[in-house]
Amino acid sequence: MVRRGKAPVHEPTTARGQRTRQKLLDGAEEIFGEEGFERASIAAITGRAEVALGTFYVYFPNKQAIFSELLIELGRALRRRLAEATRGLDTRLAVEEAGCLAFLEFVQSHKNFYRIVRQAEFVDEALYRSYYQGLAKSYAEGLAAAVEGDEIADLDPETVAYMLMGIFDFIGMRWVLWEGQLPPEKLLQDVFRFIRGGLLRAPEGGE
Amino acid sequence: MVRRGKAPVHEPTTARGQRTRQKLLDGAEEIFGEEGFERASIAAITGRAEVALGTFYVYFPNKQAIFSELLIELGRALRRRLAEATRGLDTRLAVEEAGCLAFLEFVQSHKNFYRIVRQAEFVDEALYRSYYQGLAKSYAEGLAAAVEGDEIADLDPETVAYMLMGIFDFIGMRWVLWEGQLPPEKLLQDVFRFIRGGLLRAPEGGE
DNA sequence: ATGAAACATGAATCAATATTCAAGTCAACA
DNA sequence: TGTTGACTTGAATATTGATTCATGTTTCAT
Repeated sequence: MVRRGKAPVHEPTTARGQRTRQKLLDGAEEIFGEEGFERASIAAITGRAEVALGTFYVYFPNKQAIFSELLIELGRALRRRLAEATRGLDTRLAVEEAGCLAFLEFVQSHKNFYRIVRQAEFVDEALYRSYYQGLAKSYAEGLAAAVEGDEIADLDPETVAYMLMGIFDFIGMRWVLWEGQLPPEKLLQDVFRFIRGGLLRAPEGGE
Repeated sequence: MVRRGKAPVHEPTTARGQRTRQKLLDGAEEIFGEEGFERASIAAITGRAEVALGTFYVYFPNKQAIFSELLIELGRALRRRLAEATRGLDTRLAVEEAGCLAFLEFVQSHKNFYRIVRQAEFVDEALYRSYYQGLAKSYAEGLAAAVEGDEIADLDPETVAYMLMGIFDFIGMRWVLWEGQLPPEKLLQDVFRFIRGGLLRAPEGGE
């Protein structure tokens, strides 16, 4: 059987290859963050990674592939960080507060995070959704347990998960992304107070 | 003085021109929503608008200009709708609930709304920020008045504004954008309960 | 009715860049 | 040390699409 052009490798086997691949991922994170997916050129990515243009296609079949991998990795890293930051805490409110702070700090150390996640809506919509759905799912599980234990009000856990993600997302945008810093302590306390009020048994009637 | 090429018009003076320009804006809203800014071609926009390619440049100097104008118009339309939906309501919580619903309905009738706003971060960052800053400002004014009147808890109004925008944004994404429908009544009530709890005087201490 | 201004047209220009590929270089092991 | 597979290189290809422009067509004030 005639082999028309060797199948591209895409997975490095040697340490050198590993290193090069990682340099490409790092470069891509920066360039995608700075320019956005469409305006980021492969040449810019390989330039940042200090490898030749053609090297890119040794490790990734195309531009979208490296983007998707980046999103998956960032999602994994975020979840790992959140799990770590909330492990062992015994009240749900403590989990929320630690999680919020960990999220904001994570964003601060991955400045390109927001921009990559948001670009994802246009680059790989399915992956974009599963990024949020995955976060929401594990989030909702924790909340459901807290509802079960009567620790917080009996609200739909998935809905609460999306509301909390929305809050964190926007607070992160306002402060970390726009100001380059965490929100001042005073405001962070206001965020916690708001969330506390929302999660605890809420008043039933109108105002 | 030699005039090298007439200055492009960009503002129609006749009714025909008005119509054509509007067709371009409508087509652009659809195409930008479907494809995203970068992948949206001028040819696709003029195709959707049923005018010739060159006509585009009679009314807009370039691709970014029509995008920016679209964002400004959508922002205006949203604010108008929100003002209308909340006019005359006398409690802040009633305003929040009516506003939330109006927002979700607005998004539903402008399916491309989210995608255009989010693209904006990459297309025209300054405008993107001022879109949210403008919304947050008028939002915060209303909240500040409610704090003043002791109607809601004494939280930083701007922070609350961003939190509420975040909630609405994510609930809108989850339901209107992903499911194509408003959230079921039950969940909407949970959203309102959460917000009510957050806005009313919140407990001070830990859990 | 008529000429100028406004508007409409779409082929041609021109730059950008994703992807391919043929020709090397490197590292390790036989 | 020679061979091999893994890795690297960057010029060449091929497509896409924004923008221009020279040429029509329509509108409307006179």
